[in-house]
Amino acid sequence: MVSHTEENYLKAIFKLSEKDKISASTNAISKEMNTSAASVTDMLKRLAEKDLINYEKYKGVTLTKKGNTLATNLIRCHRLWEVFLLEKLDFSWDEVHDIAEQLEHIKSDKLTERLDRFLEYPKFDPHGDPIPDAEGNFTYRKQVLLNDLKENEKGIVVGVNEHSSSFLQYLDRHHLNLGAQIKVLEHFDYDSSKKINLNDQADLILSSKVCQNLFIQKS
Amino acid sequence: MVSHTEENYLKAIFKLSEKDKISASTNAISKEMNTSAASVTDMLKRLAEKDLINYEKYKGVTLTKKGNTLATNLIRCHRLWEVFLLEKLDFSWDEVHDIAEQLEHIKSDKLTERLDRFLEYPKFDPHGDPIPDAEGNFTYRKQVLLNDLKENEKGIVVGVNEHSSSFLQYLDRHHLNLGAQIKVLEHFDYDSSKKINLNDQADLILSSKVCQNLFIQKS
DNA sequence: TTATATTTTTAGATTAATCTAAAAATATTT
DNA sequence: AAATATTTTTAGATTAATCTAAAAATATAA
Repeated sequence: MVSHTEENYLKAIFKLSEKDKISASTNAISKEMNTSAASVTDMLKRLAEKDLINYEKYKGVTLTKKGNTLATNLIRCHRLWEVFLLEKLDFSWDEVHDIAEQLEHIKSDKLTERLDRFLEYPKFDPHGDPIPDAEGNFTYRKQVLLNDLKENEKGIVVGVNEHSSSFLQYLDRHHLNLGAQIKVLEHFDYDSSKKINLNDQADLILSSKVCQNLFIQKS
Repeated sequence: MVSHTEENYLKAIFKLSEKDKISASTNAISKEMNTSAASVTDMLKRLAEKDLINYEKYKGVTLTKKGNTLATNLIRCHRLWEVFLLEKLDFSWDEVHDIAEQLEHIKSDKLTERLDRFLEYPKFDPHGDPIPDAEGNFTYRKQVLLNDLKENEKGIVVGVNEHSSSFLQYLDRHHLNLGAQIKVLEHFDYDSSKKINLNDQADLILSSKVCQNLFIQKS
């Protein structure tokens, strides 16, 4: 039996390993989880005891096969619930995360499978993040940051690199939804902002920060 | 903030008060919750501290207005999720309880409201139990136990008085679903069993135990 | 390569939720 | 009404998850 809290640690470790492609440090986990480093050390011992992580004092941790499977399943649940909340219950993409954070802990494999079927096996969540299948396989996709598009290149918005409500609300305000068509008209070296055209309609100037957080599939 | 566990105690107290129309005793709660009486006493102190129950040593407890509102909302969530699981995810009525038991604790009023709307404001759950609205009002309905029907009386199955999987599976096996039409053909004093006709088709003999656990709306 | 800074772990407490065993209060029965 | 039985509470522990402060290990820099 894996507790709610243990699951959250596994997710945090997964997230950190994914980003850094290397073992997660105690401090990094404590930052990710908003807990003290001492609490993390305690938890790492427990997770190692349960064979969910590989842990050596002072060396950082990696997930075991078992831990990785659990973490992947949590991400699967989380993202499926996000799709449900957005598509079926009409929540907006900046509201779904917090509720999915609770729903992901519901323990029932059958529920996950049925939900997946009900949603017709979505491959990506409302933020464009891939949803692993029941075997834990993620769908990958060629995507670049808007930042990496040169003048006159075109593409489709397929995901976000930052998930904060304020960023998502900013995007909504400017109709920068998933699926939006973007053409880079001009790049300004001065502040690294870009003038773009959106959906063959209005032109728009986007800051460097925005361009660094939008994933684009070139077209 | 009310914990998961505290919520379960509130539900148990609600259930007991509903049944007995009187204050719930420590022992009754411990039985309902499968915990020791000592644990219950501890918890009662905490719930009283939070103004969720009225508690006097050795006297049993009742819910306060606040406690009652919380308990009613939990029941609302539980029953709405049961409807969702059955109607949208094709679970059977003997499977929905355990999963709803987890889902009911998800904290989001907006989620409950949206779910209610998505399900088109159902008034009863898959077992025929009433679903309170957002204000906590239950829909009542005239119903009697099949046991109370006399020979030649007719009615519709509208609910169950026992929620065990084995009973629900038994009913499935005999097509005794909600909405089934029943006519009492004959009552046997010997063992209090009844011969009935189901949906104007097959005749069936039901034991006293079954007759005591089926709610019927006379027609 | 020694001194300094940072990270990680240990030690010792705290809180929620639970337990068993014993004591106290209430209820029942003769 | 006294004796017995039952229920409830208290006392004292335990476990998971957390904390702060101090000690130990590792990393960085002069």
